[in-house]
Amino acid sequence: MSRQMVRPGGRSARVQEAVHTAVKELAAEVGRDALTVPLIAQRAGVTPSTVYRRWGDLQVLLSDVAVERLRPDTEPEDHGDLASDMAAWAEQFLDEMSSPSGRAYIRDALLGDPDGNNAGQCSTYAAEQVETIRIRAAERGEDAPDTETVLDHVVAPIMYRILFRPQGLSPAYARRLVADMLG
Amino acid sequence: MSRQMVRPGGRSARVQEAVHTAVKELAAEVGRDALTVPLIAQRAGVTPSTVYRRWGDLQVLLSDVAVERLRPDTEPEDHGDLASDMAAWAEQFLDEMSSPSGRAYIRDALLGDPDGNNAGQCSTYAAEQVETIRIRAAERGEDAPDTETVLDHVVAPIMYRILFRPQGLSPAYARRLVADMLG
DNA sequence: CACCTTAAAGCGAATTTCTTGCGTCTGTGC
DNA sequence: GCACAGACGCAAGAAATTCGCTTTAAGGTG
Repeated sequence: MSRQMVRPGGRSARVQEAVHTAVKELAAEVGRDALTVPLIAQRAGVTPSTVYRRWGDLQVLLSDVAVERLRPDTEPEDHGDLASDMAAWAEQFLDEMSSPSGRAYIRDALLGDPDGNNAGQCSTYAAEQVETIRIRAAERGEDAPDTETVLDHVVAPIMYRILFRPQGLSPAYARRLVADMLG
Repeated sequence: MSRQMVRPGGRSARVQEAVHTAVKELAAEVGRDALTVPLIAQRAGVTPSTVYRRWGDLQVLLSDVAVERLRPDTEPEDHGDLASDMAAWAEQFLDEMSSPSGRAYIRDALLGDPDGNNAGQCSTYAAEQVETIRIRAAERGEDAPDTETVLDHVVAPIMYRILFRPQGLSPAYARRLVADMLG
């Protein structure tokens, strides 16, 4: 997603699609750690050298796929007021991100990402979700903190703890962060 | 550092030392991306299989070395009051961590770290620095926030932005985080 | 619509890296 | 000292990555 915006409708696109699909299927079948470039290439019906040329190495490829998977698939739920929306969203965010698979995707996304584009995309996803909640709050006439403030006070602590202090994360922590920010 | 506390004075220790040194030297000479296990092993005067057996793969080894390098080498400076101490430390922390090499070390530390011990060690380093500042404040009779609070409000946002939003980090940002927390 | 240009994929050989089994050596504890 | 256990060296085999060259297909042009 981050580095091959070329010839959108052509063969390149089909190859990328096939390779990404192969990664997801094989990850489910044989496990994330058993993935290799030749294995993926075979499943995708492509030669290994194609993968090496396009992505450079396995980590970059996994990073691209991980970002796809970290894209939120639903809008934040509407609970009627800003505090509830934010608390519920933070709780769900923490829950998804701190799951074993979530943590693996985050690490993969960071891993093969020389210029930080993929990681940046993850942050953008979170910012978009927050924006949705803010707009909803504004329509109700509520006063909401900046998106940047939410990133600093809620998203950043959650991600920091997931990455650096895997112990002792609970839904209550997410709610407390939100409450502290809004209070 | 995280997985071989074996036979401290013996051959194991010498091998570990030699390999770590080789990694640092070669990283400086040929660049982080050109490192390979055989290359490192040769420089360290050991066989590649030794490295593979001890560390598993290159990423785990680089993770160990990165954690060593992320250990703070000095105590936080004393500026006479909590706010100044904290602001100066945060500024230096951001400066060191957001440099190209700092970011590379952080990523390496996270990378080859199956059980999260190395990443946890990074967090512990930061916590220790914060503790030093808090104790100093307490001796002056100042009221200081919890270490956990500092991690959430200062360290986490800085690390989040370094990892996920490499753009637009400035010393002022670190100072603002501290001011917001203490205010 | 046929032709040209060019980026990307295929292919296979050469190179490099990784894995593994087995024998040897070196600390450690008795 | 002496025996045990853990770690290393060595070497062979398997797997991966890289590289030069050829072929294919998309997109543009007359």
